[in-house]
Order: sequence, then C-alpha cells, then structure tokens
Amino acid sequence: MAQILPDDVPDCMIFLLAKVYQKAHASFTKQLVPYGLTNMQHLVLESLWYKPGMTASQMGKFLLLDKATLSDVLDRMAKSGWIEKRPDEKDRRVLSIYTSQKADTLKQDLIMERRKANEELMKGFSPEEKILFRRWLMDIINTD
Amino acid sequence: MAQILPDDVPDCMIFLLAKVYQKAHASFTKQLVPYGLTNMQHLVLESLWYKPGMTASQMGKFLLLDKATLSDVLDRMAKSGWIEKRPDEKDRRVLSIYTSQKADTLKQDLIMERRKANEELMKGFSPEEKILFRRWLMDIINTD
DNA sequence: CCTGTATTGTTCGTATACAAAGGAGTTAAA
DNA sequence: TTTAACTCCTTTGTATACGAACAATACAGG
Repeated sequence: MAQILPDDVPDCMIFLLAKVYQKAHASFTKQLVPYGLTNMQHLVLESLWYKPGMTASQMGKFLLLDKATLSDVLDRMAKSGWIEKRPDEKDRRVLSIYTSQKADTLKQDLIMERRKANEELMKGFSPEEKILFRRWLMDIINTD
Repeated sequence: MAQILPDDVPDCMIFLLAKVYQKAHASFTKQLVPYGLTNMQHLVLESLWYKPGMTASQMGKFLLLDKATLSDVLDRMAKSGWIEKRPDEKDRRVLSIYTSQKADTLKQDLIMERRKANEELMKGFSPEEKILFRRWLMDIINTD
C-alpha cells in the first residue's frame, strides 16, 4: 500500500472525491479495454438493460447527465453498433434507444465486470463499512 | 431533500462516486463564477500556495494529474493572468510556476470559498462521520 | 385553427482528462 | 565526449462534461 497523499495537505473533499473517482474510473476503463467500451458506454448499456427503450431524455434524467453529453455518447455507440436509435412514431422529436444484439450477447460478462470493479474498489472495507459508505454517497447525492 | 436516486438500481460504486463528484464539482463551479475561475484552476492556485514555485511535473505528481491535462490548464491560467511560468535557469526543460499578484490578492477569499464548499457538501454529516468519510476516501486513494 | 410555450435532440464553444508521440534538454556510462 | 536513456513539456487525437442557442415538434388556450 503506497502512501500517495500526505496527511498535511489542505482539506478539500472535492479533490478527494475527484481522486477517488479518477482511480475507480481508470481501473474500470482498463477492465473494459478488451470489450472496446468506455466507462460511460458501459453505463449506458446497463441503464438500457434496466429500462429498455428509454429515450435519450429519460436516460439523461436517470443517469443525471446533460443531454449534450449524452447526445455525443449515444451517437458514437450507435455508430460502433452497441445501440440502436429508433424514432418514436407517436412523438417525432423522440428517439427510443435499444441495445444491439452485440451488446446483449455480452450482457452477463459486462455485468460481471462491473461487480468485479466494485469489489476491487471496496476490497479494504468490511461488509458493514461498504453499506455505510454507499449509504453516505447516496445521501450526498440526494441531499438538497 | 429530493429523492433523486431510487434504491433498486444496480449497485455501482463508480456511478455513485461519479455522481457525488459531479455534484460537488457543479456546486463549487457556481461558487467560483464571480472569480472567473474554474474548479481545476482553483486547485492549481491552492497547490501553488502550498508549494510555491512547483514545476509542472511536480504539480502533476502532487495533484495526480496527467501532464497533458495540466499543460492546457496552466497555459490558460498564464494567459488569463492567474499564474506565471518562469523558465528554470539550471534546467531549461523545466518551468517553475508562481501565482500572480492578482491571485495572491484573492488568496484568503478563495481559500474561504473552498472551506464553504466543504461544509456545504458535508452538512448532513456529524463531525465524527466527516472524519471517517474523509479517512475512507484517503484509504481508497492510497490502496494498492 | 392558431399562436405562444414547452420539450427533444443536435450543435457549438470551452474545459477537463489521458494515451501516445515528438522535440528539446540532461545525465550517465562507455 | 559521444551516445543511449531519461525527463520535461507540448501537441494530437479521442472521450467526457455542460451551458447556450437552435430547429423541429408537440400541446394548451383562446
């Protein structure tokens, strides 16, 4: 266990959160290289498996992401064959998003990779600590 | 307190960490608008107040940031007058970075803004919980 | 039916992020 | 002292992120 951060630096939770996320993100990114997926693209697939046929707008609300961000991500994923955008017949403004066959074939593997990433990240925590830590993160997100 | 995240979504710590960071980042970004600074630029200033005259390379190691990322950030900050890059006379590869007068004038205000952001983010936590939460974040960063 | 308002997704502009490659400078070893 | 290896910073290419402006569409009220 390397001591990367000294203890006497100015106390900044935003910095610590950025670094924890950076670490988790980098680790999961490496895990996903064999699949040719990014972290964000994996997240989109999981969200579609959770709620198939979501519109871009619904997905943005679900994943708390700006529509501009999502627009680019979905565009790349459609081009690389991970998802399909189907125009809605009732409302021609809307695109319903579906996972592709290619994505569905890898579903179990990809879900497993996420579980592995979770375990790796939290491996120093006891089961009780994991639950409390997760609870605290949810609390921060849901506060205000 | 709005319930943004339902409880039955797939368990993904990376997503939760991303959202917690996203929230903290967005909040601090708004706080910094009156100064014309970004979150990252504020971080660079704080690091320079902690260790004046750091080189870009040292700062990258200190802030755990890629040199390519930092190169752009420092360039923008030099152009907008927040920092000064001074070539090192001993080693001409190196640039020593110093805060500008303009930055130093606002030092106390800017440090106060960070403190305020910390408090706001952790306002639902007891003092003991804050300490434990911070400890856990540091542990994750320092593990491996 | 028609007009003002709201919503959906795209595009633009700016700022992170980081891998990889490149140019300039330094150092160590032969 | 020459060269191989290393270090520092920049540049390029790709992927997030998000505010703002926009075109197309939908809808509510008059």
